[in-house]
Amino acid sequence: MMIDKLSNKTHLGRPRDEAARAARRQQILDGARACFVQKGFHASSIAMISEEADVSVANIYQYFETKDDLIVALVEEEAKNDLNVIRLIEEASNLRDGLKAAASHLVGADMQGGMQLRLEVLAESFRNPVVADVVKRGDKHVATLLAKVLRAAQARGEMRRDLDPLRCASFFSALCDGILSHLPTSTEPIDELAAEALKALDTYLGLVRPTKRS
Amino acid sequence: MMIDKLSNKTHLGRPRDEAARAARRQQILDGARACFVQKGFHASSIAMISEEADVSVANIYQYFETKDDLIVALVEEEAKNDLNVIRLIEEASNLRDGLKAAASHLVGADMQGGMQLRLEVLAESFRNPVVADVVKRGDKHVATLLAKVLRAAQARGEMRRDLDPLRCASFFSALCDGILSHLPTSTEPIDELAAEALKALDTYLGLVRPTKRS
Amino acid sequence: MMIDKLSNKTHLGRPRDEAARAARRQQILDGARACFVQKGFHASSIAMISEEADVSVANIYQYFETKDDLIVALVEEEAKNDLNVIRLIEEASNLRDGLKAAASHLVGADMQGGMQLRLEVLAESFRNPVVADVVKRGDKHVATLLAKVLRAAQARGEMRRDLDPLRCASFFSALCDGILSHLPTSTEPIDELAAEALKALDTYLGLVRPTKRS
Amino acid sequence: MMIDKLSNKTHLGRPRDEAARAARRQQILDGARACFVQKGFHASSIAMISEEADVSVANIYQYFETKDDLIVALVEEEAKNDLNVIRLIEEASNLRDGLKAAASHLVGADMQGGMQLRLEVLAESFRNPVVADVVKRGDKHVATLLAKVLRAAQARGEMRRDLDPLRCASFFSALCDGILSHLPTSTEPIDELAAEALKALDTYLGLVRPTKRS
DNA sequence: AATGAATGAGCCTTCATTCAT
DNA sequence: AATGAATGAAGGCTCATTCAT
Repeated sequence: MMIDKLSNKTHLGRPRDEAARAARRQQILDGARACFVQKGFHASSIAMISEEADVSVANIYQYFETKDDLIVALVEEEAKNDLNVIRLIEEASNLRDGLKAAASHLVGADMQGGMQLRLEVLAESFRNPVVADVVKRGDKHVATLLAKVLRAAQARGEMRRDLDPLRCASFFSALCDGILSHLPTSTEPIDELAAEALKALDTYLGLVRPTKRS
Repeated sequence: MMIDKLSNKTHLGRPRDEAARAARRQQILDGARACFVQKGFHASSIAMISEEADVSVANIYQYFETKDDLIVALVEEEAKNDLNVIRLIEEASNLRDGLKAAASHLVGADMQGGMQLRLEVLAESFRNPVVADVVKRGDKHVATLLAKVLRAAQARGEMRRDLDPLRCASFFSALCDGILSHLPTSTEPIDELAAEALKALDTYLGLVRPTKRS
Repeated sequence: MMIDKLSNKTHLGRPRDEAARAARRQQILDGARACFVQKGFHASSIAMISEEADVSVANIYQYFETKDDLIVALVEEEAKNDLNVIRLIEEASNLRDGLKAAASHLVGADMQGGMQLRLEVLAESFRNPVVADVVKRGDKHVATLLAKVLRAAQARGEMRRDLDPLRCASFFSALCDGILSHLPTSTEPIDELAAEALKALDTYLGLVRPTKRS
Repeated sequence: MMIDKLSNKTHLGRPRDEAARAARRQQILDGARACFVQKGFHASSIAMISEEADVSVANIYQYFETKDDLIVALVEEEAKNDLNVIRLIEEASNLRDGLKAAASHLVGADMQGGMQLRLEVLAESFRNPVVADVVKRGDKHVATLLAKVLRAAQARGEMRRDLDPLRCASFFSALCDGILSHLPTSTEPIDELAAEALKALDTYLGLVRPTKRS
């Protein structure tokens, strides 16, 4: 539709600078994220976002039709971030080290904002079906990728073969969210909680200790 | 502080009808919960709550000084609900069955609202330190109780002895929140996710199958 | 519904002062009229009205749910004003003098605002069916009353008997609106236009000159 | 002034493509009319007009300095449309048939939009003196033309000679506006109202039935 | 000449809260 | 204790308009 519009009008007038547009869009999204992390979706006003993003209020509405659209766009973007964790696991020499690396990455201090936002998103998916859908799609993608890694580990004999990789992946994702969601309230230090989770995964997945040879 | 206020305005020391007051308070809290479950904290207005609770707006302010106070009060109340789950585990004949019962209770359809609210609370605790504190205290209480149950299971030889019960309890709580938080977005059916979690706990806790003999 | 609400709650708390409410409502309507006369419906903002009525913006919304409701309420009120003209005709000793009196009343300087508003209302009825309905009802009422007067005049032999009184009444109403709508643009002085209209009505209705005897 | 502006920015004296400019201007005016008919002047936004006219918002401002100017321009254009009615009267074989033809033309279904706009214009002329002036001029022109026709009718003996043609013309115009303004609210069918008006004009103007002989 | 991009001011409405009864 | 009445501030969004291209 957007392309049609361009090709229709035989291109009179000022041409659209798509790069600049994308940059602006990102600028707004970044401001929005900053606000949403601090205050959540519904306590962040468009005015606040406009200030944080250093953009006029009206300008935001040239990039996002409504505040809800802005939220959805951010949720969509957020989904992509999760892929990094998968890569960490993937790139490790074995599954066990991969999970360990993932754990310490997720627990890293800079993740606090990320998790704050993630929680906001999960809470929102309980009421906003559009958001739920986006999250669903994103999570499915992540789970699929992780499942592939798990399957490989199974093939290499690093992991029990009687477990369904996709289901394990989903479980892993839930486990991460669960632990991180307790960040500000847990009495146990969060990294020890993560360690405990790793222990559980060890036995659950039947992970083998990487021997000297491998 | 609240007592001071009362004694200022009334005959000093005169006992108010505390029962009626408590009932009203509860009525308001119930209305608030209904709203918060549907819309979250910040998208629920006092007017909406007053309607849901069938109480005038102004009346709410005679029981809660600000909206934030109302939120905190609700969070406090919510903490107590979690104790039911512990009781389920406690009352089972063995830990394994207890966990199973807890799982199927948490996954029960009527829990959806509860989890919606729980997520809202967790998200809020990222920003509101007062809320965080209340949750912390509540979770600690729950964890302590669960730890006691676990310790008993250890004593009965149903569970590995080299695990720290309190840490296990915290981990269990996080695990529950993690799985339930995926309720509206999980591609895997939530009960299968729970089943997977039980499997993990089985191996992790070293739970023994309750044979006829043992 | 409003009555139900009152009778339901066994009247706790502050009782509703209906008189004060009606006064406030009128105060708002008066402010609204002043604005609408000056700027029309859609160029008058609620803020302007609140200022003109010396009332806070939010307070207006305790008396009218939306701006459109306020408009409709004003249109409804306006319908009642037209009845005065009918009374003038009715109270005259004969139809001819009555019409003359009506004409000079309508042309009176203080009518300018009234007609300005009337035009706004007519314009609005082209788009807003609710407004159209209210106007229809109001105009019908006026026409019915005027028709009765005309019928009496027919009975007294002051007016042609072969004319349908109701249709004449509607025609008269249209005629008035037509002439008054030209108030700010007519090159002919408005009272001479009115005189011309009276002449036309004279011949059309077959009005008899009031003889010395009657 | 407009010419000055052009000559500033372009080669002095260079003739712009006036035809194209006029076409664009008309395109905008047509879009504006469509909007104004639907929503009125003040509820129609430049954005809406630009969409309706299939023109960019900014482009509108190269043809009309402000929205008010656009309104005035449209009012000016609208004045010309009324001339068609005069022609109908003029071209009829006698005044009576001419008026009948005019009536049925005005009542025609496609006139609804026209009257909607006319009302908007009349309402606006109560507040905007510039608009009032334009309407005045336009109406005067129409009245003058109609007066000429009436004078001819008087000369032909079809109409009373003691009536001032110009005043009759103004009266006729008001009558038309009055009846049409009741289009959406009249309980009487509008064509019967028009018939009644014709009857009145018959007696008022002393129109003779066109017999075979005369 | 025409379009894209941008904005301050303003729109209607609702907010959390207070005061009077 | 409980309700009705009131309000300043803020909410999301759109406005008419300007500037850059």
